[in-house]
Amino acid sequence: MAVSPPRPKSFAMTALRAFEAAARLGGFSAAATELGVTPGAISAQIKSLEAELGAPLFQRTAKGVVLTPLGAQSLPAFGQAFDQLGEAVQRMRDAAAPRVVHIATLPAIAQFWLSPRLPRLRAEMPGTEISITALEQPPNLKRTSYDLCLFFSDTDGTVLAEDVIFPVCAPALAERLESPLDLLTVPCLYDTSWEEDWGHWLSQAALPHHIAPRGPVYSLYALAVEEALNGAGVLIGHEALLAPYLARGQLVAPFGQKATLARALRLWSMPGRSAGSASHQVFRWLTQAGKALPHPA
Amino acid sequence: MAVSPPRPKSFAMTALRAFEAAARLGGFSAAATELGVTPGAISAQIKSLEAELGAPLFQRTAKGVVLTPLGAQSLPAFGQAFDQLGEAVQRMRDAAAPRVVHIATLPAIAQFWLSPRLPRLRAEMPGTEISITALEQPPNLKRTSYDLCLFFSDTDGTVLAEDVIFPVCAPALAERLESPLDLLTVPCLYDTSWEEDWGHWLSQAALPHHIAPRGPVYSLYALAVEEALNGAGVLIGHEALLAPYLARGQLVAPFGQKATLARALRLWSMPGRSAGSASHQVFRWLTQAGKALPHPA
DNA sequence: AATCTAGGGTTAGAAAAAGTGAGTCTAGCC
DNA sequence: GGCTAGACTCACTTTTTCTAACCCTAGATT
Repeated sequence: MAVSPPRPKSFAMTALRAFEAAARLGGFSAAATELGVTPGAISAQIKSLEAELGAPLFQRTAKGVVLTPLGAQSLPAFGQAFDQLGEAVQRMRDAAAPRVVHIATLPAIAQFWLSPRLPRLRAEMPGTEISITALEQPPNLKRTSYDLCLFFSDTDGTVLAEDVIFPVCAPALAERLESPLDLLTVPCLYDTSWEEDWGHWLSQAALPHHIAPRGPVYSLYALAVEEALNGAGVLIGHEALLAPYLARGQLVAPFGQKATLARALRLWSMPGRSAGSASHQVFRWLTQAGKALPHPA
Repeated sequence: MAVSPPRPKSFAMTALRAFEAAARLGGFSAAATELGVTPGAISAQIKSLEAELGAPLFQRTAKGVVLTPLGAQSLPAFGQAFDQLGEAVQRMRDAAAPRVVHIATLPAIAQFWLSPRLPRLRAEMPGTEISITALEQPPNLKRTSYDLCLFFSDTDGTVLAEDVIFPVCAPALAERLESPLDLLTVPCLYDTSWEEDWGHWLSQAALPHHIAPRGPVYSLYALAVEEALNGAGVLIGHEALLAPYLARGQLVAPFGQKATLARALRLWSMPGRSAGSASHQVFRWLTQAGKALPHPA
């Protein structure tokens, strides 16, 4: 009989993923970020899905999207299905390469907190390969292939260090600073993704908010630190990240006031990993030995 | 900090689907058939998956593939995940278009069994839209978007009719046929996908197998029927499909012997549909009223 | 009210992925 | 010893997906 198959493609996976992400996160932009594409791509995928389905899944408003009853009713099943798929992938990866641990973290944390501790970690866990990926946002562990997440967060995971912030600068520059009001006379460096830090510190130090220091912006914390070391200005420093510099005296805190933020440096993994797995071992090491400085001053 | 995202694509869906299908069906060719692509495509997908994973999932032999322990251990989780995904899609489709019923069936069944019954079905179920897709093989209902499957099968589903086969031909030609041995003197038509039918009938009619009629091959049963109606030869007929022609005398059975095959015309749906759904209603109609001929002779 | 901003939508064109098709290879089978 | 089934390779084509740069709308801001 041989009828040429009219492409019985059951359904476009990509479109389903886009729908699930958009529905779960409540917006196309958020979904685009999670999936690492542009919002336009999400929009197109969902449009094609709706066309195939013959019914809308989202109600578009100028200020975001809202799930239609159809969409809302479909979401949970897709969430579960993709969770299960992600878990299956994780398990497969784990079985294929049981001694490899993938850590996702902020670039700044990778460079200033993780990197100094890695030699000891590697020495104490020979045979385990540690791979580090720098990301701006904590990935969804259920959906991506990372074993551990190390980020500043309010809620998730185990606290490795509080986020204590205060201005820091090169010792030479510190001599010119007596009171926080002197901040108006020097450049105040800050990082784009931590723009609020100056505000937080001023608030907690009970200082007039209008000091609102302005200065060079850096898109990478490491660059800002480099500039601060060069004496180019005052940086809002995170104690957990800059402790070695402070211990060695390369950076100093010109003022006494320190602010502790609600968020903290936290480490988390996908629940349900076997206790003996390499990722679990790394988790334990980081939460215990990792808290200490690699080279106490 | 802004690190350009290094494509955090968690995993290629297509590759996972290919793996699951190949593992479940035990071969790349079978998987290719199910997914409607060529074996080469499956091979490439699985190769990329193995590369990403750093470990082989199949052990290739010249005579097919065998799952490695890693592959075998991963399969069940993927099977479940894809089942769940397929189910979610089904439910979504159902919610979006509750009055549409998709039936998958053989081209021959569609034309000779279903088509004559459709007018009455449509009349008795106004508001329900019936869509029919002709396929060579019964699709996996969990993975594709059909509501009902209507095929010849040994096991699945509810029997609508036995598969009774026997030679048929135009009345004029029948006059020249007295015994099955006369079959050697006329063209014997058959359909590629039912090549064994002549053999089955000869066996069950206790006739020497060597009569083994050879004749024109058709890739579509409808063409063979057309030719038989024109008196071009003897066709091995399926009673369930050709009943109207036999009733009207357009085709006759020149010999008495009939063979009943193990397989039967069966209808099945994905378990777990709500009893009131349109697909369930169609199922009931076909298994009850549908058994009767549309126009009893 | 005018402007700003966040979130979506649209489009053409570019890039990447997936698939095809023809030809090879190997091991078991008649 | 040829035949066949199943898998592989590689150059090429087709399809899908993505991006980039635009516009549009409604609430918030000034």
